[in-house]
Amino acid sequence: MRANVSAMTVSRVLNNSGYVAPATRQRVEQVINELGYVRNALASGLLRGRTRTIALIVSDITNPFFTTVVRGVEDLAQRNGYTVIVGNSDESLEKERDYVATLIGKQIDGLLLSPTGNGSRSMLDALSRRGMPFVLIDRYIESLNVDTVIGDNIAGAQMLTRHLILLGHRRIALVNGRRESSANRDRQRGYHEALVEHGIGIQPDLITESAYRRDEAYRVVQRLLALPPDQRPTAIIACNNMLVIGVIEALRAAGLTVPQDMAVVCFDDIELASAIDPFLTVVAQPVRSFGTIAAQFLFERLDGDAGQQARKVVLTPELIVRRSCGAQLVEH
Amino acid sequence: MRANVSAMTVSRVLNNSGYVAPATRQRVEQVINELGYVRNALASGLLRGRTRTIALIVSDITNPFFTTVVRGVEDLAQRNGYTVIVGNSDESLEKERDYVATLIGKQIDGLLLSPTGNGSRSMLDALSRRGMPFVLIDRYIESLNVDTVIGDNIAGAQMLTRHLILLGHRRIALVNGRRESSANRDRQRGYHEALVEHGIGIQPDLITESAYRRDEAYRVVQRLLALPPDQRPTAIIACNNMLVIGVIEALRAAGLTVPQDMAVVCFDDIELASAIDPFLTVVAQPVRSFGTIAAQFLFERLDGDAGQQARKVVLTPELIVRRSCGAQLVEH
DNA sequence: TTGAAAGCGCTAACAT
DNA sequence: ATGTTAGCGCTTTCAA
Repeated sequence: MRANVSAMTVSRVLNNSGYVAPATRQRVEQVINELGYVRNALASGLLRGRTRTIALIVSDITNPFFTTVVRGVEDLAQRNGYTVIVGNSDESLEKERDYVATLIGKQIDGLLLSPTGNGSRSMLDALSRRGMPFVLIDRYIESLNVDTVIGDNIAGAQMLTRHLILLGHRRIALVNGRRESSANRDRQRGYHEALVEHGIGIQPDLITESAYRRDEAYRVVQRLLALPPDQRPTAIIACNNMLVIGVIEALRAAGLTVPQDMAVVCFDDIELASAIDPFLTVVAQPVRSFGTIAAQFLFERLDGDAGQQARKVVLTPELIVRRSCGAQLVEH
Repeated sequence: MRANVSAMTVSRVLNNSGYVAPATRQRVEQVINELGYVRNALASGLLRGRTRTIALIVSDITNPFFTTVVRGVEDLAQRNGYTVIVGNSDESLEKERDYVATLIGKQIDGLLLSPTGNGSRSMLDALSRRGMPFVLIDRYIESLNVDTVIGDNIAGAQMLTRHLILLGHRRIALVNGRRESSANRDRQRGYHEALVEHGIGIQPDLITESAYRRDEAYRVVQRLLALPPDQRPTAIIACNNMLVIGVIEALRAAGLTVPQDMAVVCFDDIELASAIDPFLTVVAQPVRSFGTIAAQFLFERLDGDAGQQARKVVLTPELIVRRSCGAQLVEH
């Protein structure tokens, strides 16, 4: 059955805009159903300059931290009628740049980004100049005044370090991630501050940088274990939930038991692992909120009710004490 | 600086098509760089009918299984110059439908989908009629002859069940997921077959269905534990890596130890948890390949070199024996 | 209450 | 080697 109406009328029906006679509307709707017609969003987007699509770039979609962020973003997007394009940067500035260029071409309405580091700055400046709204997640860029949602990494690192100090540890190693990430820099700073406040000198040998990868943390621990016994750490702080895996694997390979032979604590809970076996002492962050708050900020900007002021949210982490730190615990 | 060339010339430069004088090309490229010009992919896509965008719909982006699939897909997509839109269906047919409609509107070139169940059939038929290529991941649809990448769930369930039987277990409970998923139906079937082949009767009390959620598995286990002692299971097979969490939590809450008081095995390894503590006996699947093979199939179709024939891949799982099944193990 | 015209930015096809 | 024309499918604006 034909409907004999102009494209305009169909458009009005689809958008519930303007006047359409009830009878006409019904006829049009019927034909739409029969044909399974779906409006071409490219044409519509081309004309209106909005695509109802946002993008989220993280370093590794496999990391439970970012997975949770993605989930939060996707939920909120779905509820707001937006679609999410997800990308991995693998901590590579080049990949990040390429991605953003592609996304600009696709005319996304906004971007959520966990930037690879301060190198992302110029690209973000260019984004601003284009008027593309974006929100940074988990990492800030030095002196870049934009919407940002991060955790309090200094406080978090202090919590972990102090906790170990109070348990009697004095030689505490820090297995850090890439220094390009503000999160890691802040964690190292918190670690420093806690040591200093307890009058413990900083031992450069005990501060090691690896990448965001398990195998690098593994090798770093091997080096720590090769230190003379009196300089060897008695506790290790891993700067994220991927590094801690490498740390524990290396200790196991060396025949060491946690926490008897070495205390191990880290940033970011591994939710599933902890549910199976509540073992690791961690500083946990309200990760889902990273995603939902960031997305909320972005949608507010897209809807125009955000104001010019950049918003910075610093979420407070929580120390979860479990067996791996050697503390006496009441099993629950 | 202006360039004074027609849009056509710019287009030719961008697409490396047709003749452009080297000098002109250079001038154009320079202006492109100066302006940070990026081609509008909406306009281009509208005209050409291709967007170089695909979508991937899974039930929960938070599940490590799907996370790994996403990662595989994203990697391959990036390498092929495609962008990936990721969606959660939450096992809801309605959400799945809505998503697919949106994606059709956005003119995606193809779809990767872990369908909620046989209810997805009509929607997929409609997709075929539109000529939109798609590949099913992890679950097939009864008598729907399309590209599909799944694991051998019957064999996998047999492995787990036989293993427990050989360890002496006779009352083996199955905590199953939604029956809408072919994966779960096949797992139950493999479990049945293994029991029958060892002359063990099927006890309906020991076969329970929960959803894909931890808390439901938790309650299901509570019910199992409430059975009279002589009917209570001595081992539990959880049908996926989320359910097993609920199972273990319920056992711990009841003061039971794994595997002394109850053996526990499941489908799908939880990679990070297993790295920290190699505890769970599982049937592991080559998950990354689910994503990369499916994406490969899709890209072949998009490039036109696939042929009409639907391809079905059944990947072989692997039994990984660890402590939770009560078997004697050499610690490595 | 409905329709006609114009144009979003791009590129296939056809000049020149 | 470069430019002109037309149109992808939609919606804004103006007219009827």
